[in-house]
Amino acid sequence: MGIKDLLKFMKPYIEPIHIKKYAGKRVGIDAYSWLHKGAYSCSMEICLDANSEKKLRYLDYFMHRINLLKHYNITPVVVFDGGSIPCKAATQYERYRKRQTNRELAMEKLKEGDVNAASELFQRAVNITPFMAYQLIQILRSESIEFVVAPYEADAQLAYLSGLETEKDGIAAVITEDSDLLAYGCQATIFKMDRYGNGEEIILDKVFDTVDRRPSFQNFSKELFTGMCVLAGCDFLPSIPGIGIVKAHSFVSKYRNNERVLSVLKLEKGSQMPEDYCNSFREAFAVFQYARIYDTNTKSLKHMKPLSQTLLGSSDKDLDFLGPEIPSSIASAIAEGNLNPANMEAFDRFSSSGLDLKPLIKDHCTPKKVVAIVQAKHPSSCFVGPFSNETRGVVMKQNPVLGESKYIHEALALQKLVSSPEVREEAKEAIVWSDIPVRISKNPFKIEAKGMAEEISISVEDENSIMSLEFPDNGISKKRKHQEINLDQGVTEVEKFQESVDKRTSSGKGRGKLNKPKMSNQNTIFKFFSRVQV
DNA sequence: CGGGAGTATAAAT
DNA sequence: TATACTCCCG
Repeated sequence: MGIKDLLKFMKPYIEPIHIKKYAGKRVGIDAYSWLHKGAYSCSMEICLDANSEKKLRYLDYFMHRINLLKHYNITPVVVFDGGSIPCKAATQYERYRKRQTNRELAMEKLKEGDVNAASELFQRAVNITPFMAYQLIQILRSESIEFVVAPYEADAQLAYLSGLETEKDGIAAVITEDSDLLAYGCQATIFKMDRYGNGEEIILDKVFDTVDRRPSFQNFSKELFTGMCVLAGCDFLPSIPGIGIVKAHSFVSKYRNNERVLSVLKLEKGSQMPEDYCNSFREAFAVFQYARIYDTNTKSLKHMKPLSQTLLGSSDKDLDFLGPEIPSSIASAIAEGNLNPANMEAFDRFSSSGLDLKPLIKDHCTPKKVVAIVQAKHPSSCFVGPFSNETRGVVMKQNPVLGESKYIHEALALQKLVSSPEVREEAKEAIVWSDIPVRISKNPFKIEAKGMAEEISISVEDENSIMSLEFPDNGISKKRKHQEINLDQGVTEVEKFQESVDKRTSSGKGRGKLNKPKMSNQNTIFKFFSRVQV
């Protein structure tokens, strides 16, 4: 993930820090890295889509860390990934494939009865779905934690925020596991933060200013550093065979200009160098500098930094590799967590949520859950329409089940946890909540228009149709989209945009039945990947 | 010999 | 998933 071997290479510049260093500051969080770590503890439940509540433990994990930051008077700003950009498709497909094979292996072990081996494999098969992110978003809203869904890469959004003044929505540091942030030029990045707040930090300016240290980055600019990262191999472009981080660094140090490095490389590696490497390099390099991000102030998309003169001359279409332009109303619906960036559907409509909750409710009906169900059946009290700012954040508070935030209790327990080592063991116990409230995401029943339920169950029963489950295609989703979305005004733009998305992605194919994605068609398959990572 | 690429194994939860 | 170890190439 990220830049190959970069963290290892940067070891001499890594400083152990404690998060309290950022007391009183705003700190950005790459939501994906915590979601993924949190999913570790319940990967089997997630993969099997079990009805157990253990499945939701990743949310506890996440909020535990949020509370850790709050405990140290840090303002967390959670950033989610949005859609994927074209040049990452190869990497994403690779990861998707690995997950699938691991999942298959896991199922085998499970049949053999080897649960341990199975769960180990399931850990490598977990995928963080937009719906899982959405569940977290609902909690963040109810806890008034700031968050934003990036239009494309969260890393780009985070790096952008780290470049803003602190008073102007900026963040002082970023917590992540992804070395890409360095390539994006993020000033302060914290890796490997543990549950006590200890982590490893890299300050980019220090890297450039330090003398007498190997590897040396003296007089490196951000651009040279990014160039080195791309050469070493990143998610957007694999490296030339025989080139790794060490050689990338030595080339960039020697020639001090990315274009010059490219020419030298062409001479030296001529045969092994892919035909289009230079152009691919320039694209990847440009993404790290000019990627499209969401600007909270103008509530629209913009580039990380103003386009260079050469790029300004390009047509809109030619700039699509930075992440295609999105109309502002859509961009803000995505950013605010109301629209699933993977399929452009309203989050609280279909998604897999209905599928998750229905069996859960049927199978275990505790009194508290019944209350939740009743709530769910009365949309007026827990309904969040797409694009409706007024109702945002109110949902959970109105819900008697969710009303008293368990995360407040958690915060108290945490206070104990971090205060003195002696009470840690004791506090750890307190932190395991005995009663996990049901998290109802709006009304799972509401969407059950006639005919849909059976179509849905078809996709559930088919073991191999994971993709159609997570990324419902055409037919059903569109039907609903029209029926629901018309309730709202400002919808025309949504529909228009959706239509253009449809055209682009499904090449205007029929919209009648639930189509199975075709593995042979690359364009078709890639659009099914929402956000992927191993 | 250095570095890259591939493989093993442990860690985290 | 990340780090360590090993092999092979220039």
